[in-house]
Amino acid sequence: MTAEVGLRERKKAATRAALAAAANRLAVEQGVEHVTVEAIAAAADVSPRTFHNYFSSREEAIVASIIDWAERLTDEIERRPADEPIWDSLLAVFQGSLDDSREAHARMMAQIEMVLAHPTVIANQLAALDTMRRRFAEAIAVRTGTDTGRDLYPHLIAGAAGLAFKTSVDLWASGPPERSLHELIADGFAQIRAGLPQPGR
Amino acid sequence: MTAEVGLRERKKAATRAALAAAANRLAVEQGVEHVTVEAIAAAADVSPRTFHNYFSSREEAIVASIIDWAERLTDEIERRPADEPIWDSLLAVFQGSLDDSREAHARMMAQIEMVLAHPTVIANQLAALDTMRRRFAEAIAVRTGTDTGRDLYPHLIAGAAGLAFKTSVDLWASGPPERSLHELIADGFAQIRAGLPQPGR
DNA sequence: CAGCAGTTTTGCGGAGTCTGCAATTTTTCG
DNA sequence: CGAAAAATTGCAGACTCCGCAAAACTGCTG
Repeated sequence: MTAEVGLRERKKAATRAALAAAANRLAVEQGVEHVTVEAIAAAADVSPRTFHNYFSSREEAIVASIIDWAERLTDEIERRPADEPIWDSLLAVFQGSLDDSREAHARMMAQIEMVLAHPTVIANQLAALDTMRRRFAEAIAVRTGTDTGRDLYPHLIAGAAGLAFKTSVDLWASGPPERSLHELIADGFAQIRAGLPQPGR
Repeated sequence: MTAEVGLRERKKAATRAALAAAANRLAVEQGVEHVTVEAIAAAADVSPRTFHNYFSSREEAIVASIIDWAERLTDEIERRPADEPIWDSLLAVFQGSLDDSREAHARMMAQIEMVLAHPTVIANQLAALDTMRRRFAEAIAVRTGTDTGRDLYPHLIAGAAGLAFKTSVDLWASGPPERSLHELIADGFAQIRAGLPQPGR
């Protein structure tokens, strides 16, 4: 699959990646309001007009890397042993996507702050996460023999996993982290698997 | 609570509501691309500049009614008996918000089609649903004695309920409805309460 | 390797969004 | 009423986004 990537395709992908990377980097480093299409295009060495051939808005470019991330994670889900419970696969893949190094954390925090400070970016991030969720649902449907056009199940699983992940990240980033992100995610997954019982005590 | 609504406040609210209603109506009736700020402002009898005192984008106005809906549902949750299990409260409130009449269904479908056809509107709808989720989490935290700044629980409950709801609506709207929306939502809630077990078909 | 067909890049023009600012009008309240 | 506070409006300006058509580039074929 994804065979036959000619030079042409590769160049297009490279241009797109360069634009996305430039947009994201500029947004984090200089603040979203200072990121004009002109600046992004200049950083990626193309004309402003070309930018709009790849992305339909500044915000879309800023959050585009989320889609790549979704792609990678979906691939990983598909590569998990077929007899592994889907829930275990998801937890493993999500946790595996986290980098515990200090710099990774710093980068993550900067990223989150940048997004949270700008409603238009939040909206686009949610949209990107939503297409990610849809891909997940497809992969899960294949794995569990369900049908995304008929069953709630694959959508609920994908959504619940995404919910546990996003909720954990948000809580983790919102204050002095009392617990590690790994712990929070495991906890979130556990609560959902238990049917979200009324909290003891 | 929400006491002391002077004339001023009421007029502001009315203007906002008029703008939101006009934006949404025009979007559904004439297609999003034909809805200019000028047209919305004209329909609400204010100047285009005033529109931007209330909403920071066209899309925000189009989906603004979701926020009102969130407000109403949150109030209803708070009014449920304090000893009712939170999950029962949520199911009751969500199902109670549905209108089963034929016209309501038609309106809902038109609305959904309008949104799905326009990525920028999708993004803003998701953002609106996200602020709705946050309000829910607050109300749930109060009801269950948890802390939104410390516990995953209220966020997970609010998110899971929203997920069951949105997933049901999306599935219901995506094809010939084999099951009623009420049924789908009840099913979604039940699956989540059961911890989303692998489907034994 | 010349040439061609398909694709991508680019510039330009134009409609529209969105914001800051300052003037004007409206509302509230003593 | 008369001042203070708040909301509306017009205007100017920067920027976004898209359609269109010309120019540049790529991969292939004879």
